Amino acid sequence: MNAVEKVQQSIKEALQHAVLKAELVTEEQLPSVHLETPKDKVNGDYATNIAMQLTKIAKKNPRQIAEAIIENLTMDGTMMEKIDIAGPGFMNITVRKDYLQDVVKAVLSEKENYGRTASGGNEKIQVEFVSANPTGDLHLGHARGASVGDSLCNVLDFAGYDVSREYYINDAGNQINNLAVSIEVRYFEALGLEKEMPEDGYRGQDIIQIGAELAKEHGDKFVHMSDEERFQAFRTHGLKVELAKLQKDLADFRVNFDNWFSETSLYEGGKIDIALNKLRENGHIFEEEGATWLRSTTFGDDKDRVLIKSDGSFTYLLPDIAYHENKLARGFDQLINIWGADHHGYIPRMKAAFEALGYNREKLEVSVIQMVQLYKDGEKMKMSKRTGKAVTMRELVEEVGLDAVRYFFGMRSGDSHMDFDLDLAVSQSNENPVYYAQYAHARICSILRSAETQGMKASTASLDVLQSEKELDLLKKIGDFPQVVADAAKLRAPHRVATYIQELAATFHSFYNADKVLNADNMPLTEARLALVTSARQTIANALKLIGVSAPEKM
RNA sequence: GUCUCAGUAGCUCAGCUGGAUAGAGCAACGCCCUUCUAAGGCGUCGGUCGGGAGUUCGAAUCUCUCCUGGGACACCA
Repeated sequence: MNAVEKVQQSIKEALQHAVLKAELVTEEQLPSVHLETPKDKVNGDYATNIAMQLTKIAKKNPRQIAEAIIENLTMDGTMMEKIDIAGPGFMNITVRKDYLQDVVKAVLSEKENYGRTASGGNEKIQVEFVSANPTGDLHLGHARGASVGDSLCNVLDFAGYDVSREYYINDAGNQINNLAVSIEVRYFEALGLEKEMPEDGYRGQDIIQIGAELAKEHGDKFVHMSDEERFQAFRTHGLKVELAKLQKDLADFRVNFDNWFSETSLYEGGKIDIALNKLRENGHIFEEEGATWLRSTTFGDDKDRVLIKSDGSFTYLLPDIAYHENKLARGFDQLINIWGADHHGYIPRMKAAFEALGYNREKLEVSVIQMVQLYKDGEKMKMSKRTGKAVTMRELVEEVGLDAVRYFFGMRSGDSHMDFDLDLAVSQSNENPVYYAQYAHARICSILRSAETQGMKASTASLDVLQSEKELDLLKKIGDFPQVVADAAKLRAPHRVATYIQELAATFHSFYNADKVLNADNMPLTEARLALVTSARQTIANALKLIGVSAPEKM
């Protein structure tokens, strides 16, 4: 338990004791005490609405309740300094500031692990994200999904969950056949031969490149093969190339997966039959018009779904069900899928299938990432994957810079539609929010370099000299970090970390302008402040890392 | 048409597990560099939280309804 938690815990317990001692409610009726940080500092360090919560049970007005609580409150043994009643019945609590010194010590000793907590209880949780078909370049939407998914995993890990990151490779369906055919067309074209691109062919630049490379390397070797042989060769080759590219692009995007799960492996391992049999045993399968159906309407889906088509092939859904069955078989307590908004309608049937397999649907969480709309020169950029005109993730990173892209996506909640202003992201100016946080980090590094040349060193020997308003604000903000991470993990809202970064940087910048760190005439203060800014630097770096943004030492 | 996500300051968005006068960044305007990085700070301006009704001591937050926008509604994946 960190310094901040200890303080909060002691306050909560003291308040609960007081409530019981005042005989307002019985022990069973006692609600959990909720502490919040008032927006305005004049209202103290913490506020609680416990008195208002108790109005219904205690049948008294909130101010009377608050008075009764305070009469029975023992502040000894807590960090409470002052408590008073405000407004409709809030109780504002001011705490002694010396606990904040422990924050600095904690950061300095925990270093890159500052902010880690055990709040997740080591729950085994799997996050599946991106999972784009290996048939073309990753585009803007995937970049958002990758950013949010990766940040979420980082946050979960920091908050004490046992996280596994997984990418599901759809390497078995029709789209791979289309890939093979599309490559074939481009290959023929590269050799100067005509071949018509099918309606649903892939028209991306990457496919043209693959065709050209094949022609360059192998000449017309494939032209003379049988159609089937050529098709299989291109299918295998295309998959290999596309997959390698996906892996490289994501690694370059600072996104790494623990497991790349192949759809084909489900077929090979007989896992599809396992799932199908389970559904059948549970009585949720029926045959109609030559097809095999899942009666998903039993579990709230709009209509029943085909699993095996009348031609004997599987729909996308069946292997996907088998995949999820397999995930649980691997022992995860909780599954999180991050899907694009275009798959939104798919959720009810997947959840229905989940229940049909006999699992609690709550075990599967689906986070939907809304669409990204790219703006340039104030205008919407139109894109289409089919025509190959989509802006790829790689192009975006090249143009905007990796940090800015990660920051832009990381700072926004995934369930909100998003306008990505290219000009703003590209701009190397204070208009770009990514620099604000990075600048705070670089500034501190600059102070530390300067301190070193002057032979000054951080010390925790006299932290009690940190008493100014800005110093205390900064200490408090740094102390909030572990709780911010824990909340972000619990709410699956990694963007909260980005919001926090912005606040922390602002608090630092404000401090920086008010209090000079290096002062040869006051070494105890200088040493304490060096310890303070070192803690701030570490916290900013840790937080930035969670959202995949670098913390530069110079800018 | 059905389902779903959203609608908060001029712009982009936080806040949504109900709490005090609704926040940030950018834009606009005014100050602050002989001092550790001015990509910074301080201040001003700016909001019927899409409209309406309801629940509540209390609603941006919960419920209903309407309006507007995105997305999804295959024996495609």
